Amino acid sequence: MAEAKPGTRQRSGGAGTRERIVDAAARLFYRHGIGSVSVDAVAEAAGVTKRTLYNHFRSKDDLVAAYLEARDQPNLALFQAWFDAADGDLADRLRALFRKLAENAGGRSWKGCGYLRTAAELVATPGHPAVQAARRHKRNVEAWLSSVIAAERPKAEAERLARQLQLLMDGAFAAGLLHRDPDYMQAAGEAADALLRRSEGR
Amino acid sequence: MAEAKPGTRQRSGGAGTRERIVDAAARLFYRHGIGSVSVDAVAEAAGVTKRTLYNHFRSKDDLVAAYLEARDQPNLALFQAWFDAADGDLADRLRALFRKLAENAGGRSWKGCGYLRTAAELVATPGHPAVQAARRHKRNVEAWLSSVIAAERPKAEAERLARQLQLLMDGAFAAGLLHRDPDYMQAAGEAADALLRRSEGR
DNA sequence: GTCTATATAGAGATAGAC
DNA sequence: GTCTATCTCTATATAGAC
Repeated sequence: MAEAKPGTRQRSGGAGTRERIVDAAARLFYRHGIGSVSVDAVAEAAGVTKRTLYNHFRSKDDLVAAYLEARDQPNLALFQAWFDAADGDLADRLRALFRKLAENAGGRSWKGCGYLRTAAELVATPGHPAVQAARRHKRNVEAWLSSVIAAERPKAEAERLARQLQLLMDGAFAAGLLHRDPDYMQAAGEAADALLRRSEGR
Repeated sequence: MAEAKPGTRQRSGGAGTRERIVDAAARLFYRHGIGSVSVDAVAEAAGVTKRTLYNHFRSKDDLVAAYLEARDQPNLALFQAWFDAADGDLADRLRALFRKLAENAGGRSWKGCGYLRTAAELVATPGHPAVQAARRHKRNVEAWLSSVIAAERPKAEAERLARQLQLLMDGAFAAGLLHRDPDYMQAAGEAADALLRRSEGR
């Protein structure tokens, strides 16, 4: 599995066994980090035995990649929902996005960005499938930011601003985690606002 | 040492044994990450036995903290040297700092920011001495940035800009490492420039 | 597909001689 | 202070019964 050939069938005993495993992995890996969580712990949290887990995933590395891939679209959808629900002009709505991120960063279970943290932990293996999944996710976020900005600004400017906003976001993920302080995300929102409004006057 | 009590003496066999160990640890931990480097590997790279290493450091955790503490002042001095060597006004000189960082990020041995990466790896133990050392270093950098900006801007504005610039820097460390692309640091420099020059017009 | 039990390897840290 | 040898623990991954 994981890439079932046509003709192969996925006869999972419990429906959604794979999902349960990925969900448990996501919770534990995000909370404690990849290296600190054993496969045993994931299996126990998912309510399956280790042997079952290894029937669904070839290795822990595959499981880590599956965790990040599973979070890609939900994370993106959350950003979009926050943006869409906000009122005002483009800058106001992006400001709302950062405000939501800051609220999130204030929660007890917040531990920064799982993608950046995984990339940091796997620095010794840049080709790791989980690192590639992280790259894809960040590119998706940047492309989405670029698309919403491009609705009101020239394309080249939108791409530049999208990257700058993501740099602020990622910086706030990293610094906010280091200092355990959501004020960094707040400051990132202010900087994003300044960049957007300055750019307007050009 | 590291806070040797008065009266205590450190009769190290080879002069600078501790430094050799810390240097080897810094090289390996930065290159491969904390979890991927064993104490054996550090001892071998330093040319000492593991027993000698444990005579100088109580645990691997202590060694990691010593590595980050040892890099604090040299890193800061490097930033200052880059800034001091540049010509032009404040924005020009800060721009030069980002340009130097981008050059650095293009090198083969560049692996992002060791402080942020260590904090990401040690997310499960926020009170870890290495994490505290990382916080101190980042605060030192921000304070230094604030001081140079305050030479030409009001204090409150300088503090705000210093934090924004560091967010961009940290974001570029994280994204540049994930994508293995120094363009992110370049983009951070442009954003920093925009923030500084916008702020001027206020 | 799922279970119990285990192979195998590598880690951090220490014992005891010199 | 430094050495060799080793203890102990935990990890990933697998064997073989059902």
